Amino acid sequence: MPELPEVETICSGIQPLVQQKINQVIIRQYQLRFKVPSTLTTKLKNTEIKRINRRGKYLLFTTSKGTLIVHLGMSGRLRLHKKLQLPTAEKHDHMDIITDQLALRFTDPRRFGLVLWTSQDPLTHRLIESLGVEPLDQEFDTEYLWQKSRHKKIMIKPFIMNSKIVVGVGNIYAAEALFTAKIHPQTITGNISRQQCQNLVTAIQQVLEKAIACGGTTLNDFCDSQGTPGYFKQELQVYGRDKEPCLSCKRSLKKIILAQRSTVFCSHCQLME
DNA sequence: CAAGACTCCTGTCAGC
DNA sequence: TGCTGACAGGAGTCTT
Repeated sequence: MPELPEVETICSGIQPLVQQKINQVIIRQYQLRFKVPSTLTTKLKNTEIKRINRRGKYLLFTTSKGTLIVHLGMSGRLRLHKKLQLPTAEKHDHMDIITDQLALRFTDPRRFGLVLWTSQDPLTHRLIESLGVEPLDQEFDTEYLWQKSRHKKIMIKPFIMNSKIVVGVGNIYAAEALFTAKIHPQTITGNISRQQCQNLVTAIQQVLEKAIACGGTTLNDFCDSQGTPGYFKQELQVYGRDKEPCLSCKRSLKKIILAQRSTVFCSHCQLME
């Protein structure tokens, strides 16, 4: 499941498409998170990709006519192939974007991803404009989190997963960061101390940077035909380790459900205040 | 307005 | 072995 580090990695990996002209677009499945615009093929054809960048977990492909917005959702993948080596499309290969020499294939079994088009500045698109700060930007600091957290009555874990506050902190990294910062996931956000804000900011950045350094690999990386587990998986302290010993105190980790998300933590090391 | 529930979808895996 | 059902999860949208 692509989290921010993986999207970042993908974004770097597909840069060879920049300055390439799109010759052909094939859409096989329009029913994604939102319906793929029926005019997309026409819009993209014969345009040059000027820039590919990331905002949160959204990938933005800027062309001369507008911007293609792609989100990978849960199970989405983007693979870059040499045009002549593009494999025959399989069941969940929903879109191909083909240039002179390259082919970008979007695959998404669970179809939580999205492919949209905007002719406006993409940063003003309704899905993008309301996004919070980038976790690795300077803007995301103790003061920011402190201000945003005041008077909030929700629990800290769903709070840091809220993309209107800070983007890119998914379920895995939220659990990991809270463990690192020694904060109980059920702590009421408004009760978090300034020191805890600082610890949490540091922990989030540390966890994300480490994951990026691992190539953004997370779980079940089925890119790897060997079935080798993702590199970062070995770094996980709590996520997916329900009932296993805490790596710090050896006590058994607990799992609870918060905001419909499984949450593993150490009730001894992670305190409410 | 804020908080929480619901929803989309399919692969995987536990249990019978 | 095969079937059934639970589960996982990003994030927009609906409900309270």
